[in-house]
Amino acid sequence: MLLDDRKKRILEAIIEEYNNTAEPVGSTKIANDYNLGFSPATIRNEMASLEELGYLEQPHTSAGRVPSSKGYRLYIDNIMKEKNLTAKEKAVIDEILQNDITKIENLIHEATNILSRLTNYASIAMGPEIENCSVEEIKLVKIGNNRLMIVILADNGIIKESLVNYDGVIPEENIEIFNNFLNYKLKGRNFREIYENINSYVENELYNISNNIVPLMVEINNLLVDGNSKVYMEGATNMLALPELKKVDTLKNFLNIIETKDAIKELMKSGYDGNINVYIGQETAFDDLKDFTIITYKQSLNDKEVGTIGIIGPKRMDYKKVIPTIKYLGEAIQQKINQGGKKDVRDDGEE
Amino acid sequence: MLLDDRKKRILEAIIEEYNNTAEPVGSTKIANDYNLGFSPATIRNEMASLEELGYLEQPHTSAGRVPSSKGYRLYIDNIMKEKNLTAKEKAVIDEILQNDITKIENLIHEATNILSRLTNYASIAMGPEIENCSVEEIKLVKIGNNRLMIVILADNGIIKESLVNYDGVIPEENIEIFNNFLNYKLKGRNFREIYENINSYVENELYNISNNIVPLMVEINNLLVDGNSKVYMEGATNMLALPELKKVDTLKNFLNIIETKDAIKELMKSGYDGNINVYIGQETAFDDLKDFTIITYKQSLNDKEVGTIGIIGPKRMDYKKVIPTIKYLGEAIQQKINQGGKKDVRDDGEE
DNA sequence: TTTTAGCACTTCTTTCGTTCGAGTGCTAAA
DNA sequence: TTTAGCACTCGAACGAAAGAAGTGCTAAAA
Repeated sequence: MLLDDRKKRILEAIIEEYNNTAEPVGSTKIANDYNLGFSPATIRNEMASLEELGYLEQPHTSAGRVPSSKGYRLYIDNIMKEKNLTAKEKAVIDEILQNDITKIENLIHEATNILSRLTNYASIAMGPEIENCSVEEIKLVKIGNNRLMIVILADNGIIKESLVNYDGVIPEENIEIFNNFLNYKLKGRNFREIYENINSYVENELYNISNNIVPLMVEINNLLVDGNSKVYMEGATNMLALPELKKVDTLKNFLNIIETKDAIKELMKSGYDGNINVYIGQETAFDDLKDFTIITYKQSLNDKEVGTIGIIGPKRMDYKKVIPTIKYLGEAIQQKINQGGKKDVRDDGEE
Repeated sequence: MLLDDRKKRILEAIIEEYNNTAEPVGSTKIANDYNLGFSPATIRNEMASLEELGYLEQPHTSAGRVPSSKGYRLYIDNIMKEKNLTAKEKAVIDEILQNDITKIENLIHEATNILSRLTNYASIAMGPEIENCSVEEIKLVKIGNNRLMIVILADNGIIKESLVNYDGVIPEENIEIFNNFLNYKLKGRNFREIYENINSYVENELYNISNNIVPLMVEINNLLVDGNSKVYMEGATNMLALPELKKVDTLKNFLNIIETKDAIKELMKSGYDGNINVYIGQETAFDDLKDFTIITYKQSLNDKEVGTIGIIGPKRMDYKKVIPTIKYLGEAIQQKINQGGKKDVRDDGEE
């Protein structure tokens, strides 16, 4: 259903006014400050009509109007003009990403940091689901005399590493044997597949060399599922300053959201790669989220998901600024991921 | 200045009552519920006296009394009996720590997780200051075809690792040369010393082999200071439910504390190793902390600090439970650290 | 001498009615 | 079709009054 131009302009004015004040917006305010060329009475009529259509809401009879989720949706899709970042803002982001961050997880973690500072909302990030990871290479490295570092490189560029302690000194030959064995057994396999069949991979063959293989395999298994689609959040306390959280109910909802993170996880899993996904209030099925908006950006490498970044903020958000910000950051990070993950010509068959 | 027994018992009762209710405590309540064998009038006299001595405070004339920082201090040092953890509670902690966590940082990070869940306050942790780390071993590992992982093992057991991307394929010989060179130059040196003199370590000699050594050294330098005495915090939102944070001022102070973390950092640096350190409200010079208590436990390995764990909560805290909890966890973690730092005796896996 | 009952006093909290202001919807005129 | 005018609604702000909690002091009891 399309709105005529006048209604759109009024809706836009209301949303912008509401963004600034967080108070219900009255007809006179719009008539005076947004010179649309109509009297308060006319605007009043239009507002009544916009409410009828579901784009506005009224807290009580004698109050002004507040944009509904549907109103914001229309605003985002049809009305607002995105405000590109200034050269300066871009420079800030670029500068931060300049520090050679090569591990995808660190990159994504850094993103939450940037996002919460840039938007002043809570930023969220999620690592890849293990279904999306397969072993590309596994490496054992002797650290000191009695520790082994396990490094697993996944085909989507994710790197996981961990340590195991050993009893006594580890003979170099054993490391190489283990190394070869592990690569032979695990290379190319999906993380989840390995996790579920770990026992079948270690058979008698290896026990003979050393039963130290057991704690090693246990740790590898931990490593595979470690942080599986775990949600990180930063800057949640930014949110506390928001007027919307003055209402006890809304605050409780928010605390609920960040405590369980289920809703966030689910939304982050859905959505399209390499694109902004915006979920406004009741657009999701989660009741706790009814006063909040979640915006996400999925990162991938060679068509494999590696993680998702985003923010959670109040529905009342400066979308025309926030969306381009996340877009820019998402793309910048995507570029860094691609850079680090570029597979160029393999030279020798080392392994 | 010692208090007579009756005053102590009254102070104890007041503190315990206040812990439960978060409301100023009146004489009648104490007389009725804590059968000390005195009438409200007598208790009233004693309360006036305890206030005179600085152990209690009165919000206003017609209100009950509230324990002061000095009151809590006396309570902790002289009055309360620590309540040991139940076997069950210990089992929970042991169980969580059972998962072979070998990296000290992960261990400390895991501790914050446990602490915030166990205490329902905000838990804090700080990594080691780089002054306390010296290079024990440095290792370069080729990952895939064009990435190098740098692993640095410090003498206090801290392990840091990072990745650098390379243009083109890295010849194996170069890695070995770099490796030897780095160990030769850096082994035994203090992190800070290296950080400040990095340029003098890389001279012409290495450029000739490959100028790829430059990004490598840059990354090593980043790695050395990465997370230097950085404060981690978890469960800050637990605190929001507290009645003390209903007061806007107190909330602001708290937000200030977690935003800057300066006060926390300073307190965590002071204090004794392997021991509980308790800082109650005005006992610190930080005005923002006047309504909060910070409890810390410093971890070390071979007399070298490796980090500090702790909590921040309201002054009104169930000290006789919280203190043993942190103590137990601190000691458990210390044990794991010592274990990892020496040799882990482990015969074989169970599964 | 110590303890306690009794009571006047202080201060905060709650409640309730009133006023005030913001903003609406409707009607009738422009 | 737009707008001025106006009665109406409802929450917010204010202030007075009542009520609750708890004190400190005095004088009697133990």
